[in-house]
Amino acid sequence: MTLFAQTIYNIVRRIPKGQTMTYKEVARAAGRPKAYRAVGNILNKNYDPNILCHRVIRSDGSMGGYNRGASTKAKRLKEEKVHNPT
DNA sequence: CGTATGACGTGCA
DNA sequence: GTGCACGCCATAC
Repeated sequence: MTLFAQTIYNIVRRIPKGQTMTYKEVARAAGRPKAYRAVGNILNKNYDPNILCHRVIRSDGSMGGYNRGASTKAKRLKEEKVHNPT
């Protein structure tokens, strides 16, 4: 566990329900606005269900991937926020 | 220390 | 609008 990862998890857990953050936003909040690659990398390696990693999506509005499966992420987003993904 | 990988982002065809 | 290629940062080997 590195400081970077801890920061990422900390920020992601702070994401309120009904809201989503892009990897870029999280990376920026972590202090590395250009480290969105690493952000995704860390979240990918992270399998802690306590982390609201499903609230983190891509800048395009795509959900990207998910450690439990993109389907789960999509469903969770639908129940939490995304009722109608444009 | 150097190389390879990845839940990404942006640019071009 | 979709698909391909390049660049970015951090982690793992």
